[in-house]
Order: sequence, then C-alpha cells, then structure tokens
Amino acid sequence: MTKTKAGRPRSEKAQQAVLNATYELLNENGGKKLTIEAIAQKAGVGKPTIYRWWPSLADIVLEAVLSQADNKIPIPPYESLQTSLRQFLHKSMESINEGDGANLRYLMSLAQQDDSFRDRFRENFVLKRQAILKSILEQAVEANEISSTQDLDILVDILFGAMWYRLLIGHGIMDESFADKLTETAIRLGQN
Amino acid sequence: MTKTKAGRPRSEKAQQAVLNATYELLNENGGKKLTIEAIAQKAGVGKPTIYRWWPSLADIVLEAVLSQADNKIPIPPYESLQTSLRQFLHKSMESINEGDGANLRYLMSLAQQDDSFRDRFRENFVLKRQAILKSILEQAVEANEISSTQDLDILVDILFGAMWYRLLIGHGIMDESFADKLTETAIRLGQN
Amino acid sequence: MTKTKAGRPRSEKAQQAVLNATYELLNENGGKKLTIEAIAQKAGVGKPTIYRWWPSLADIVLEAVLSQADNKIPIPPYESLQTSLRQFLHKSMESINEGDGANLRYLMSLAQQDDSFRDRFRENFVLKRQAILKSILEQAVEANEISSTQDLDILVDILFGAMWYRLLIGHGIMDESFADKLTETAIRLGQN
Amino acid sequence: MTKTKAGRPRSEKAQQAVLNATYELLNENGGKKLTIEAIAQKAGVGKPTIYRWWPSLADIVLEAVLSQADNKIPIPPYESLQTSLRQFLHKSMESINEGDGANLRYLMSLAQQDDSFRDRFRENFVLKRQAILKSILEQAVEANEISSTQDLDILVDILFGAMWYRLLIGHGIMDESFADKLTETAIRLGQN
DNA sequence: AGCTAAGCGAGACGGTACGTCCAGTCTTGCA
DNA sequence: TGCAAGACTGGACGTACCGTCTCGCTTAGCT
Repeated sequence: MTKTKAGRPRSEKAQQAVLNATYELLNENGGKKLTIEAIAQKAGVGKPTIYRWWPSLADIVLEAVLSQADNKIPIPPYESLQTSLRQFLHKSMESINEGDGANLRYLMSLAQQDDSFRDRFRENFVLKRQAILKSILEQAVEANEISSTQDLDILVDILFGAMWYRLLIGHGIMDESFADKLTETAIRLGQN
Repeated sequence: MTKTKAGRPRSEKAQQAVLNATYELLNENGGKKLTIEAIAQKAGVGKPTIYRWWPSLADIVLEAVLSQADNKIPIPPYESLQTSLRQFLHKSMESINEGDGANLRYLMSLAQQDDSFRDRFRENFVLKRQAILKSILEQAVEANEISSTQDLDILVDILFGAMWYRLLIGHGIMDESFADKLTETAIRLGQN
Repeated sequence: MTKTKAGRPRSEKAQQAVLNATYELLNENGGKKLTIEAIAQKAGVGKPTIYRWWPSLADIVLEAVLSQADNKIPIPPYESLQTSLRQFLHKSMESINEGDGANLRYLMSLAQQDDSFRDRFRENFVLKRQAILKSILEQAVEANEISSTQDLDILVDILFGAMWYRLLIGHGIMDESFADKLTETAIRLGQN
Repeated sequence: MTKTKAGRPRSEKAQQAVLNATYELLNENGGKKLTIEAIAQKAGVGKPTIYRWWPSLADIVLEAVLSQADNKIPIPPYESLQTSLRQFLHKSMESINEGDGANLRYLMSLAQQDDSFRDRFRENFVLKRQAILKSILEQAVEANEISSTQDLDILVDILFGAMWYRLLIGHGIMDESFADKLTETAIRLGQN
C-alpha cells in the first residue's frame, strides 16, 4: 500500500530561519522587540510552524543561543589551575562583553517566569557549563593543586555565582582583572 | 512664599492597598497573574492612580517587597565572623525559603527587562544588602579576623553571587548547611 | 499571477455577529451603552477584529442600520405624485416611529463628530435616499404633475429637511398628517 | 434663625472665563479637543466650579454660543416678505459661513446624545429662532402677502429644515442663492 | 473689624473606554 | 499533508476624560 509520504516534508530551512531571526532580534534591542510575531515575520515563517516545534519563546531563544555559542569557549588541554582556569574565565568574560551577556541575562530572566523552561535551561545550558568548569577543577585536584577535601560544587557556585551576579546586577565590571581575582580566589581556596 | 501644595493630597490608603494587593498576587502564583489591571482591581483602585505613582509594574513590586521585608534581616551586634556572618546567612536562607525567594527571583527577572528599573533595583535594594554584609566583613577586618589585604568587594560578590546563583538556577538547595559552607569559605579566604 | 489571497479568510460569522450586537445595543438605550468594548463582548469577538474591518464606531452603526433597513422602504411603481409621494413619506414616518428614528438621530450625531464619516454617511446613506425621492419627483415631472422649471434639489432638501428637522429637534410629531402636509406642499410648489 | 447666606459669592469672572475658553476651543478644531478638562485648564478654573454651574458640557457650549451670537441676527423692521425674509436668510447663511455653522452642528450633535439637554436646546435656542422667523411670516400674513390659510408652522419647518439639512449633511452649499431659492419657495407657498 | 462659611484653584480619586500589541489557535490554499 | 499566510478570540497594556472628592487659600457679608 502507500508507503510513500504524501504532503510537503518539513523544512529545515524554516527552522534555521527562525533561529537566525531570533538571534538577530535578540541582539537588536536587548530583547525588547523579541516577540513570536516578530520572529515569524522576520523569518518568513508562519506562527503555527513555530508553535509546532518549540514550546515557548524562551526555548527558541535558548536554542538560538546554544547553536551560536556552542563552540565559543573551547576546553583547552589542562596545564595548571592558574593557566587553565584563568583562560576559561577570560574567555567567559570576553564572550559576555562581546554581546552574549545580553543573551544570558535574557535567558535567566525567562527562566524565572516559566518553571518548566527553567528546568530545561538548567539541564541543557547551565549544568553543561558547570561540567566544563568542574572538569578543570577535577584535573586540578588530580594535579594536587586543589586539596581533595575541597567541596568542588561550592567552588563552582562561587565562581559562576560571582560572574552571574555581576552580570545580572551590573554593579561591577566584567573584565580580565575580575577574572584574575576569581582565579586567585579559587587557588587560595584550593590550598588548604 | 507659598510652599504648600494645592490639590487633594495623595491617598496613603490607596498606596497601601496597591502594595498589599501586589504582595498578595505575587505570592499567589509566583507572579503569573501579576498584572497592573489585577492589582488595580484587587486594591479597589483606578489604573491611573497606579500609573501616577509608579513608573512600572517592577517598581510596585520592588516597593511592595521592600515595605514587607525591610526589617526581616536585622543587623546584629558584631561578635565574630563565624557567628555574625553565619547568622546573617542563616537569616537570608530562612527568608528565601519562607517565600521571599520567589519575590527576589521575580524582581531579578524584571530587572533584566528594563534597564532603568535595573538601576533602581540595584541602588535601592541590592546595594543596601551588600552594605550590610560589607559592614560585617569590615568589622571582621577590624577584629583581625580577615586580612586587611583581602578585597572585600570580591568577597561580597562571592557570597551573594553564590546565593543568587542557586536561587535563580535552582540546582542546589538553600539551607543552613549551604550557609555554613559559605561562612567557612569566607573565613578561609580571610585568612590570607 | 497569483491573485488568490493566502491566509484565513474573513469570517462572515464574526462580521454578522458584530452588526447584530450593534443593532441590539443601539436599540437598548438609544446608544448610551454603545461602545466598541460592549459590541465586542456581546458579539463574542475580539476588539482587534472590529478595528480590522471598520474605521470607527460610526461606520459599524451605519452598516448595521443599512443592513437592517435596506428593504424597509420599497420603491413602488409610480402612480401619481399625490399617491406615490404620500406613500413614500408615510413609510418614512412609519419607519422612524418604529425605532429607526433613534438610529437616524444617532448616525446624524456621529456624522457631526467625524468629517470623514460624515462623507461616508452622505454618500452611502443620505444620497441614496435622496435618489429615491428624486426619482419619484422626476416621474412627476414626466407626468406633467410638476413643472419642469421647478428645482427638484430644493424640493428634496425641503422635504427631507423638514423631516430631519422635526426628528432631530423633537418639536413636532412625525405622523401621517405631517406627511400629508409635506405632500401637499410639494404638489403646490410643483404647480407653477 | 440664620437665614442669611454667609460665605463668598459666586465669581462672575470665573463664569465668563469658562464661556470664553469654551468658545475658543470650539472654534479651534471643531470641538475635537473640547473637553471639560481642557476648558478648566484653559479658563484657569477648577473642575468643580464648572460642575457647580452647568449640568453638562453641552449646556456650557449652548450658553457660550448664545452669549456670543445673541445679537448677530437682528430683527429688522418689516418691509415685505421678499425683502425681510430674504435678509433674514442671508444673515443666517452669513453667520453660518463665518463659523457659527460648526457650533450649530456641534450643538445639534450633543442634543442627540442627551435628551434633557435636547429639551433645553429646543426651548432656549431653536424655538427662539423659530419665533423670529414666524414673526416675519405673521407680518406677511397681516400684509396679505401670505394667505391666512397657510400653515405657518410647516413653513417654518421647511425653511429651517432645509437649512439645517444642508448644514448637517454638507451635500449643498449655504450661500445667498440658496437663501434666495428658499425665499422664493416661501413666497410661492404663501400665494394660494 | 473680625469671624466664618461658601466659593475658589488645584489636583488626586475610582472608573470606563479607548485603540494597540501580542499570545496562542484555527482555517485556508499552495506546493 | 506540511507549510505561509493571516484572521480569529482574548487579555493586558498605557492614556484620556469622566464626575466626585478633598485640600488650603481667598473673600464677602453678618455680627
């Protein structure tokens, strides 16, 4: 019988157009004009198409940011805590200052408005970043640069926490010197 | 020199009704139904009255939270870093777990959507909390419990950052043991 | 050459619901409660749908009245000025007394508040009524019941003018005897 | 038994300021910006002062128009129907074209929205104008220029009706030739 | 001449409706 | 039969006025 698929197949093009449009709108006015209608219009896509694939605006933004940012902060081969952590934090600051800061703030904001998105944001974004940082710290433990009695989770919360805090509140700059101070803090906490 | 202002004076009753209604709605569904229309209806107040006195929904929420929370975390007389900081962090955790956590998350979310509100949020809320924490740390420096070479601002960012981070992401619990770990961290960083 | 229009077509059901709701509200309190919000609610229709299709409340009312009244005053075959004009004026009085009077007053009122609507009201409503009356008078000219030197436009202004004047001011009744007097006036002016 | 009235008497200045402000606003954009708030502001008067003296916006407008227009169309000594009626109608057209037309249209519009104002408008404005016209016609009857069997009320409705009709609908000009045609019409109807 | 109460301006109040924007769903015809 | 287009219901937005109220100041007229 009919095994051929009738109808028009899904358009990958449309999907990509949505993500591109979202990313552009996001970086235009800090998300002020970022609505599903605007995305649909800019992408040349029908609204139902968007609703078919994503559960919410937040998820589109998350995917758009992920698809753009996935390979921005590469994990370098471990050298030393001082070198590797410093480099990781420098890259993070750099990315934030180049525009990703606004995206991160936007995602964090959306996560507070929708619990189920908050879960996806955590699992698909935040925890993956934590894993990278943690792997650096674990290698530092192996290299005896961090005491094995140190609670690495607290260390992760401290490092990412301080960065997010400054990013979200905007009371302090996000520059290399800040990255250096956090690196130093981690080293001092590791020694014990 | 007429310094008296003509016209009917501002109704404190209406103002208080707005703040109360806001606080209730905020704690009902985590801010899902928190709209200016809903506040106006619940408070028995006209919408223009609200717009006359507050520039945005965010500012109403901020004032509502401030008016409720102003005296929740008292500043105790300084005893020791271990005691005073620990107590401050315990109180903070407690307040968050008693419902203020949702409010804080809501405010932080709003702050990411409106730059001018972000400024007010920072000045009127965040920096005041930072000042409390910092005064504890400064007393610790005076008591030689923290080295005078330590950068207190970084310490503040670390402590508040870690708390906000967990609160916003929801990947870790906010309990006394977390507060204790942060206290211990501060002490270790203070001992240069 | 695609001339077909994409997208969901206009809903005739919604359009009709709006007109019906408008007509009902119009006849409920003489237009006192006739607001776009009330129409939308009564018709079960969103406000944007109304604004998409009508430029103003006045135009909705005009269309509602037109759709209800289009066939109320039929043009009878011409017999004589005495008979045909009298019948036309009798029907007009009747329609006014049956409730259309309020609608006409409402429309005339709206026309004074919005010049562009006044134009549409004139073109789509008033001039069409004038044409009917004028065609009767023209047949009377052909039948030598009205002198060909008589200015028919003035006659039309006199007949409709007197009716509208009494309707709007309310200083005299709108009954058959009034219609008869106007008929007689027309006949006397025609003889010359 | 204090029956005397103490207290400050009414300010005639405020009353006049209201009427002047109303008249100016009325002639600025055809009544588009004519609101009680605007009047109060322009007149430098408190809103309650306005509400204390006038039952509605319409009544303010009526009084403003009356106070400005009372002596615009003087009643000349009767000469002949041809002369006196013609002059009266010419003056009416002139006044309408000089700006009073907009005021009349505005008043008529308001009269359709408020039945009790419609009564006052009729009694204090329309009927007084009718009385002037009627007195001319009555003098014509006395002078045997109009047959005593002619119904003068119908004649009044015809003359004022035709003018109001053209004014309100805007389908014909209001000039001297129109006035002349109406004069001629009256003369012909008078001859019987 | 002083007292006092009503009138005054100003403007905040609870409301209603406005016209707009966007959400999320539904209904077409094209491909 | 999946898609773009776009119309649909619905809800909140921020604004403009409404008519009422509450102030402190001003002022006329009685005591």
